Amino acid sequence: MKLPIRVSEESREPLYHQIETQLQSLIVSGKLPPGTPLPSIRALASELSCSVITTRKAYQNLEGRALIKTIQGKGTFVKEVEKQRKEDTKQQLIVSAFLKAVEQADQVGSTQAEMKSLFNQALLQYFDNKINKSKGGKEDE
Amino acid sequence: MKLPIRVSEESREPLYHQIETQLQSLIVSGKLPPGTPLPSIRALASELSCSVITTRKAYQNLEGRALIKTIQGKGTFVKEVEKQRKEDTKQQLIVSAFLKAVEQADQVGSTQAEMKSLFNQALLQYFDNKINKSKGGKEDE
Amino acid sequence: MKLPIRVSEESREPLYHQIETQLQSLIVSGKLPPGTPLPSIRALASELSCSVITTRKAYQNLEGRALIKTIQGKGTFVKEVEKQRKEDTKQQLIVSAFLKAVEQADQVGSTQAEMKSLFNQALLQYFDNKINKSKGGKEDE
Amino acid sequence: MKLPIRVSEESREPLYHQIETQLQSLIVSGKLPPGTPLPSIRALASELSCSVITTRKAYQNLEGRALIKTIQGKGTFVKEVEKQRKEDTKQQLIVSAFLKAVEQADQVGSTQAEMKSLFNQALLQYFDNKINKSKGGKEDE
DNA sequence: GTGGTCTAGACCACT
DNA sequence: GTGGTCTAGACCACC
Repeated sequence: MKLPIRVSEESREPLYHQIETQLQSLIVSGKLPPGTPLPSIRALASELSCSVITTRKAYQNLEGRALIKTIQGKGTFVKEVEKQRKEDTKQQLIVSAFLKAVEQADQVGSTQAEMKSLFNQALLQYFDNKINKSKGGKEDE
Repeated sequence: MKLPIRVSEESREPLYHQIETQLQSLIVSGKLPPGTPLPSIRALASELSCSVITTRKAYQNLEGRALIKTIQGKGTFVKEVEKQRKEDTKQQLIVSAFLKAVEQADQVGSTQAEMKSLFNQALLQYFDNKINKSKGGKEDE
Repeated sequence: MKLPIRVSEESREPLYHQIETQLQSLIVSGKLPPGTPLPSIRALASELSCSVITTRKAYQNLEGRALIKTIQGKGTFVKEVEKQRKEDTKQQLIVSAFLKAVEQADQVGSTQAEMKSLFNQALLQYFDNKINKSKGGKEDE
Repeated sequence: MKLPIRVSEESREPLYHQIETQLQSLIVSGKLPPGTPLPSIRALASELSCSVITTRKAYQNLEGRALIKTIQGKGTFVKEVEKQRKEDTKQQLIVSAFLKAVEQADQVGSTQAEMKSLFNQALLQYFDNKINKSKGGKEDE
């Protein structure tokens, strides 16, 4: 199965971290249900044209956080996780993302009212953009 | 003049980048009006107990983005920037921070309604925290 | 691959700038096509017997002008640039060099006719000199 | 007398050098004939709003090259220079400016034919620009 | 191996 | 005093 993962060499974020967070999102959002087999580190590496070291690091980190499980000779699988824990992780990810953004806004002297307005603006912009992309069909390749 | 800049050695964010973004915030928020002389790279370095090279890199990057101007033998100054451009930069910084957060939320399968609710939650949390800190007097530890 | 770069310690021009402009010339002239891996900052530093910091600064400035791309852990590469943009940059470099010279000539009260004549003189002198050097074999000392 | 000297803080060229070369141009071009009194270092400094140290350095360098002469208690004057020497200096300045430009052009792989064409282009551009400026009256202040 | 950050000095050029 | 350049190391993160 081909994972919907996109990495960018341009980004300052390390490759392994891009993979890691995207996989995490897929898991806690339920898009990859427990038991789902993940591609082998070699397969994923070739798909993303990166080094196996990189994919292995991503898998290792996820395994360390008990989100996936590697079974010798069989492969790597999404681990059984309590629904509640998934919900919590999800919410925590979102809130901390928002907190970071709010902090940034506060630093440049934005008021709460402004933030609310700009947040709605960002929301609209994001989903508009998303819809347009899907309407246009595949915009990539 | 002493700048309200705080750096953390713990953070994974490079020192020079911490300085850079904080200075940028001070400038676009208008807290440092055009023409304001910034502390010399040496003074700032000793104040933050870091190397001159580090402060210099921060200043240099800001100069590259036309926010400050350094003159050999004279010092470094906040550049004259149109008020409009400052507003734009500010707003752009905030919206892009929010966009990033929204993208993250979307990736884990959050709905717009959920995002709004969690955003308000983050907002409250942030400002509550801020008020408590300032009430307590010591904002450190 | 060994780059045809020569630096002079005598020159008042900063080392990193000598490297920078020579690399730029090699890139916009097409001698280093897009994708070409540049020597690592350490390799180049040892080749030119200068500090790593110096080569890094040159690379960094070129990256800032979108001529090269550096990727953590992989190396530094000539960026994909439109042929047109390369042509433009090249021509712009030349014209601005000539403009500067013409301005200088005008300031000392030279007429257009004089300038044309002296320009041709300079042209001859330059290429004569160049040919003699290459004929002689040793172009140093 | 007010000298037609313009300095720019933005330029990477040192202030004292900007003053020095502009004065030199005025002298060898004959716009400041021998015996002309120059403004005092203090007057010039205040006119250009720079430090007296800066203007003194410019005057000292010119005196070192025997283009001006300072007489204690009387002031600074353009020195008597042989017409021939002025001509030579002038020509030398121009040719070396052109040589530098040609070298730059050669480095980016320009042919002699191209250079000639681009030189003419630069010439036209420069004088067009100059005429337009003077037609428009004072474009400054 | 690669680049990224940082230190603690140094010397020079400019104002 | 200021900034500009540079050295010769160091340690870390990434591939």
